[in-house]
Amino acid sequence: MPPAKKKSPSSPASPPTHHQPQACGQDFAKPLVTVDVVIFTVQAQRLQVLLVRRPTGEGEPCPGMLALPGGFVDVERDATLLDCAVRKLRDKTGLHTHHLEQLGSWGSAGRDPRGWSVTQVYMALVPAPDTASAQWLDVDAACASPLAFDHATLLNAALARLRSKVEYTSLPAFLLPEPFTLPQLQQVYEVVLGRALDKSAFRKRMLDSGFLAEVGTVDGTAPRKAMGYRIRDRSQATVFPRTFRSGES
Amino acid sequence: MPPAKKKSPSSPASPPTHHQPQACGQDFAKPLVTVDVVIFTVQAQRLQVLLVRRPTGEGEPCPGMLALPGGFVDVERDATLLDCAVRKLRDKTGLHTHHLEQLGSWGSAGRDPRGWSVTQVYMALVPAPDTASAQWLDVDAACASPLAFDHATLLNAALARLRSKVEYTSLPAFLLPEPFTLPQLQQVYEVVLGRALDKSAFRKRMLDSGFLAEVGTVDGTAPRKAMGYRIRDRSQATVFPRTFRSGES
DNA sequence: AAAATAGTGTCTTTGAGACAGTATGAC
DNA sequence: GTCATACTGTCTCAAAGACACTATTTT
Repeated sequence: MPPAKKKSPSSPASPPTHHQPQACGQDFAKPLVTVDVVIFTVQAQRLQVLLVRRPTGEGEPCPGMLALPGGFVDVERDATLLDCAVRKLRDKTGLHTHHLEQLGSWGSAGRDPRGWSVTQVYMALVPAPDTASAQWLDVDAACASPLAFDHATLLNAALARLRSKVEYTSLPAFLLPEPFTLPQLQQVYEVVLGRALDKSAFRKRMLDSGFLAEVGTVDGTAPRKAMGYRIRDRSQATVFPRTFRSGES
Repeated sequence: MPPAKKKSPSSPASPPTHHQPQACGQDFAKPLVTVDVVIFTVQAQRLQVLLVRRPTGEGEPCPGMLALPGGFVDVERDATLLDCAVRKLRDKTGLHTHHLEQLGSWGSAGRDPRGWSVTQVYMALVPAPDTASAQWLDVDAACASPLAFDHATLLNAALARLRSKVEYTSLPAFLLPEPFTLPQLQQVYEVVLGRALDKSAFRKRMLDSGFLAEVGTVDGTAPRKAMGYRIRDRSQATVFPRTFRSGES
C-alpha cells in the first residue's frame, strides 16, 4: 500500500493488533447500518407505497417527515439482512411476504445527519390490504412530497426497478390477492406501466408462460364470470422471453 | 438494549435519549461494514476473476485463503459506497473503471467470525491487463477452490448476474480494449456464455442496436482486416429487445 | 334482446436462428 | 491461385401488436 497514506483498514482487515474486545469490537468508526423497505400495492387503480411519519422526539433527524419504513439492523434479533427486512415488513403491515427482493444499498457520509450510514433497501409487493390505511400514498403523491433522508432517491430507484421488471416478468401478480382473473391482472399491469396493453397479446403471454394455475370460474368484477387463477410457484417471478411493446418504434 | 423485546431501534431510530458522543456514536452494537469487488476479465479465451490471498497475521480470519478483494469502508476516506468500491478496484488493479455496478449486499451474524457483518458487493468488468498477473484465476478454478468467508456465494451471485445480463445486454463490450472487431466481441460473448452464437444474428443485433461506433478498419486477429469499433456511450450498457436463443425449446 | 365484458382468431411485424453464399487479404 | 476469415443475404420461426370476432352472463 502507498507509503504516504496510512494503513487504513484494508481488505477485510485486521483490527490493529492490540485488539481489545470493546463496545464496538473495532478500533475505527463503523457506519450506521439500516434496512428500509419500499412496500408497494395497487389499490383503487393506483400504485401506492407505504410511508410512515418520522418521530418527533428531540434529537430525531427529519422529525415529522414522511419516510420509508425501516430502521437499524438489530444484531441481537436479526440473523440476516433479509430477516431484518421481513421483520420491518411484518411490523408495518402485519402481512406475510408475497414478494420481497433486495434493491441495493445506499451509503455515504452525508445521507444521515447522525453520521456515515448505509441502508439496505428492499422492495416488497403485497396485495391491497382490507382496511384502507391512511399510510398508503399514491406513488405520484409520494414522489411529489418531501421525504426524509434520501428516501426520495430510494423510492425512485424502487419505482424504476418495478416498472422495468413489469415489462418482462410476472411480478405484478404478487400485487393481487388470489384467486384473480386475467382482466384483473391486466389492469394491474396497466396501472404500474401507465399504459394500455393489448388483451389478446396479454392473455397469450400469461397463459403460454404457464406460471398460472386455473382454479375454477369465479368472481365478477364484470357482468360475466371469468376464470380464476393462482400463481403456481410463489417463490419466484416468471421471466418472459420478450418485453412488452418490443419495438416502440 | 431494550427490555424483553420490543421497541428496539426502530425506523432510522434515535439513539436512546441520553446520547453521548462516544467512540461509536450509538448505544447499540453496529455491524461491520465492508465492500467486496468481483472483478472479471477475459484473457486467453477464459473468463477470469481477480482474487487475493488473505493476510496471515495473528487474529486474521481465514488466513492465507483466497478471497475477493475488498475491505472495510473507511468513513474518513470514502464519501460513498461507490467511492469505496472504486478505491478497492484502483488499489487492486490500477485500472480505471470500465464498468462497475452494485450486485447487492450480504449481511448476517455468522459470515465473518469477527461479528455481525454486512458486505456490499460490486461487480467490475475490465479489459485484460497487459501483464498477466498471477492473481487472475479462471472462474471454474475459482469456483472449485475454497474461498474465504462466504465469498464463494458472492462469486456465484456475480457469475449468475454476469451470465444473465450477457444474454440481453452489451455488457461484454466492457471486457475488451478498444477498438475491437465484431468477431472479437462475439468471441467474448461466447466465452462468457459458454456456447456458440450465430454470426449473422450476432452482427445484426450488435449493429442494429447502434451502441457501437465505427472507428476504421483495423487490426487482424485474422488473415483479413476487419472494421474496428468503440462503445458510443460508456456510461451504460445497451439492453437488447430479446435474449439470445429465446426459445431453447 | 341489449349491454358489457370474457375470451378467440387471424394477419402483420419484429427480430432471432440456420445456413449458404460472397468479399478480402495473407501466403 | 488457395485458405482462412470478414461480412451479407435469404428463409424460417417465435412471439408480440392490431383488431375484429364470438361467447357468456346480468339486466
